[in-house]
Amino acid sequence: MPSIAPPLDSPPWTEHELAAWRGFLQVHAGVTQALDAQMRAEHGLSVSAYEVLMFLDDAQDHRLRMSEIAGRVLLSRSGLTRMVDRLVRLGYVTRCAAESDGRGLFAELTEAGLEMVQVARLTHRGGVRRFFFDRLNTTDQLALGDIWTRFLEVDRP
Amino acid sequence: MPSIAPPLDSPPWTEHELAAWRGFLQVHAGVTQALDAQMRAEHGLSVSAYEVLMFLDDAQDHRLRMSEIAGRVLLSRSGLTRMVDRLVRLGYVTRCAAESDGRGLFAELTEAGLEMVQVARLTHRGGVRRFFFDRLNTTDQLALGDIWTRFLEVDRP
DNA sequence: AGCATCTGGTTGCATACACAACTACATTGG
DNA sequence: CCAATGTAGTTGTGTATGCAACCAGATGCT
Repeated sequence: MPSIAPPLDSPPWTEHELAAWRGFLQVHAGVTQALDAQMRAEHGLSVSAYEVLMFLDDAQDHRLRMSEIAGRVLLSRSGLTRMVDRLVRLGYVTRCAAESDGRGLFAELTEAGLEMVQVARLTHRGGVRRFFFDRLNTTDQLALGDIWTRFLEVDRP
Repeated sequence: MPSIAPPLDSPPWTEHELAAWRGFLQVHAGVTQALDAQMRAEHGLSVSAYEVLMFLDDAQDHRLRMSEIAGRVLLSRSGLTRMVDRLVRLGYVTRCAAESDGRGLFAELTEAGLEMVQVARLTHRGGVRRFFFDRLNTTDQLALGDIWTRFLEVDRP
C-alpha cells in the first residue's frame, strides 16, 4: 500500500476511464449479488461460507488451520471464527486440535460438509458461468485474465 | 435476473477463465479497500457516504429525493435513511420536505457539505487514479471500458 | 529454568447493512 | 367523496463483519 499523498492534481475522468471504473464497480456488484442470492436460495450458504468449504475440500485431508483459511478467504480472523462457528452449527465442519501445536486448530469437513460442497460447487460454477462468462466472448475473457494478472503482479515480490 | 436453472453441467475452469474471475475479485477487493481506507483516514467518510455527497453535488440545486439517491448508490432504502442520518449528524446534509409531494423528502447539501465534497472529490479521484488507473496502461483502460459497456448493455433494454 | 515476547484463536463491542413491518401521504375507481 | 391500493421514507430486528482486548500456548533470550 503506497503512502497517502496529497491530492495535488486530479483531472476529471475521460469518457473511457469512467466506463472502465464505473463499469468495473457495477459489474462486480451485479455478479456477486446474483451469485450470493443463488447460493443462499439453493443451499442456504453465503458465497463466503461456500468458499470456506471449498478451500477445505481442496486441502489435504479436507482440513486446514484457521489462519490458513483466513488468508485465502477475504475475511478477518474474527470473522472466520464466527463463520466456522456457523458451519459447525450447520454440521458441515468440525474443529479439532492440532497435535503439534497446542494453540492451533484445524477445521475439517464432515461427511455432510463433503456432500454439500460437492453440489454447491456445481451451483457456484454454473452461477459464475451464467452471470459472468456467458456475457463475455472468448477474446474478452483472455483479455481480462491478462489484465488482472499484470495488475496483480506488482503486489507479489 | 434469469431464473434459476439446474446445474446440469459445469466444467471446471480453464486457466484463463480462472485468471479472469479470480483476478476480478481480487482486484476489486484490493482497490475498494484501499480507497475506503484512504477516504476514512483523510475525511472520515466511507466511500458510500462520499458517493451520496457527490451525487448531491452533481444534482440540480445540490438536492435530490431520497429514492433518487438510493437508486444511484448501491444501497437499500433503509440503508440510505441511516446514511443520510449520519450525514445530517455530521452537518453535511439537511433534510427538507418536497413541496409538491407530502411524502417526499429532499436531502440537500449544507455549506459544510459543499466544502467537504469538493476536497473529498479530489482525494477520491486521486485514489482511483493511484490504486486503479496507474496500474493499467492505456490499452487496458480502453479494453476494460469497452468490455464493461458491452457487458452491461444487455441489462438496459 | 524463568521471564519477555510472539503467535493462533476467540470474545466484547461497535458499525453497517438488509428485510419486513409500519406510518403517512397520494392516486385511482366506483 | 371515500375506500382500496400504491408509493416514500423510517423504524425494529437480525445478521455479518472488523478492531481491539484478551487468553493460552510457543519461542527466545539470558
